Amino acid sequence: MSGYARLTPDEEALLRQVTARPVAVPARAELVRDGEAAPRPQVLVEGWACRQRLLADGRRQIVVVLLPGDPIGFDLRRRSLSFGSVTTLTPALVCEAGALRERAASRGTPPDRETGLAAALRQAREMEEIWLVNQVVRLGRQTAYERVAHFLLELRERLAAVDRVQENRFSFPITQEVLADALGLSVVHMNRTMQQLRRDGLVEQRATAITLRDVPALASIADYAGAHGP
Amino acid sequence: MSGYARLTPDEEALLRQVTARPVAVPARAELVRDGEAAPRPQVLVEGWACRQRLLADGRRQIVVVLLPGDPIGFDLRRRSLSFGSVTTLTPALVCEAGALRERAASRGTPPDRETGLAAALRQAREMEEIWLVNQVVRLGRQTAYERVAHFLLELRERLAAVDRVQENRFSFPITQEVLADALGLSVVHMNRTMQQLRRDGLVEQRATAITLRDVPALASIADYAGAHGP
DNA sequence: CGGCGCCTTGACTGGATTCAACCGCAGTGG
DNA sequence: CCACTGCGGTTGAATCCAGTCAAGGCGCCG
Repeated sequence: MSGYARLTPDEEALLRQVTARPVAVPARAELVRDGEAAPRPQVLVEGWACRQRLLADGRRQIVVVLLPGDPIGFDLRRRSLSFGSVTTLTPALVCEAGALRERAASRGTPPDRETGLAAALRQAREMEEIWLVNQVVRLGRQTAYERVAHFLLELRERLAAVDRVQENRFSFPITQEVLADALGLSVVHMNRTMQQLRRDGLVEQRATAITLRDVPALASIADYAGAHGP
Repeated sequence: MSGYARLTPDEEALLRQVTARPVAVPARAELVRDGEAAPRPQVLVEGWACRQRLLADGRRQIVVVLLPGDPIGFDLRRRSLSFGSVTTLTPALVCEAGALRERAASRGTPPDRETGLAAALRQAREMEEIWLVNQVVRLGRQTAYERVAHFLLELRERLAAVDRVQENRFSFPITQEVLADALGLSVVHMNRTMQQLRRDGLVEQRATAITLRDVPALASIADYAGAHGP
């Protein structure tokens, strides 16, 4: 799951053990309350979730989408700051993972040589920061069409990293309403934008799966430079 | 500067020593190149800077604004990911701060008891993440008017933390073009929105300083809940 | 004076939201 | 069995917030 760093055999064993007995959680379940100072560390094993924030009048903004393999709530927060609540978008499988954090923190002689788990968690944080930056650029400076293209490419790359993409086709279990809340659009405009992408032959959607039919074209539209630099 | 955690006397001495001889840097200077894996750790002592990303066609999005006291480039990145480049927005004073990072990393017995400096840097990262989340919500779900109000309140709070606000008045040395690139607006619309805020008696601008004349009203417009929770 | 950076203004355009309605489908219960 | 309901997707029309284009003003400085 957290394939971000080389783990020692016993770290891998611990990871396997921790994720062996996942708990089923329905859609729209809150995994971390907003502002919680000491959330329970968890790993999302199956299903999609998100970090989101609500405005007083009901508007919702999804800050990042969380996919299978992503760690949740590993950072202890000093004060109770509003990082947004973590909520499932689909039915999901989740694991309690306090043991991972403890193991990551122990073992270190001085921190100059950190454990594999600590490195993996650090890397996971880094990736989440990248997704946040991507999100800011999408929302701030891209059109609806570009935003969707960019977001789909990011999803493809992240899902490919956990081996859930086959020939640019992957499961896509969220409604257009959720997509709209992620990309800062209205549902209606989200719908029209998806239709445009389909009409242009760039994506194909069937049931709960999506296929990116022309990744280079999408990348050019979205000005997308994958995670591996320029 | 990094008043985020209690420092030991010698940590404070080191901090003072490191920030004693700042280097002057002109506006529009690049402090960290985009994608740089091992940036030089620095502290912004005076002036404003930002993390930004450019699109291929020249559009610019400012991801976060950096203010006096903020650390820059302290995180070692594994791969060369695009976090955006760090660039000064005004003439600035900057300090090389590698010594701080080394000191923060050493000294730890096991990491269960981290140094004051390490705690401060961790806290600084947390705050930056909050600002990112705020930015996403502003760009995704708020109108121009709300965005500006929200952003000004965030600036006030951050500047107050480093004692640069007097009676809701603080230095505001950036152009409307920069503001526009931060808030995802065009310069023209930025201008009109500022005018509206002035006409409504919410802010007052003279030269390079700004006064928030009605913080509660601004907070209500922007749905702003300061850093200290609800 | 002339040029430049920044702010300002007006007119026009357009991307996106809103409101409202309709459709197809799956689940559900009388 | 089938009306009823709810959800998600789809459409059209009207509206509006924000972008674009273009021009002018003002202060500063060489």
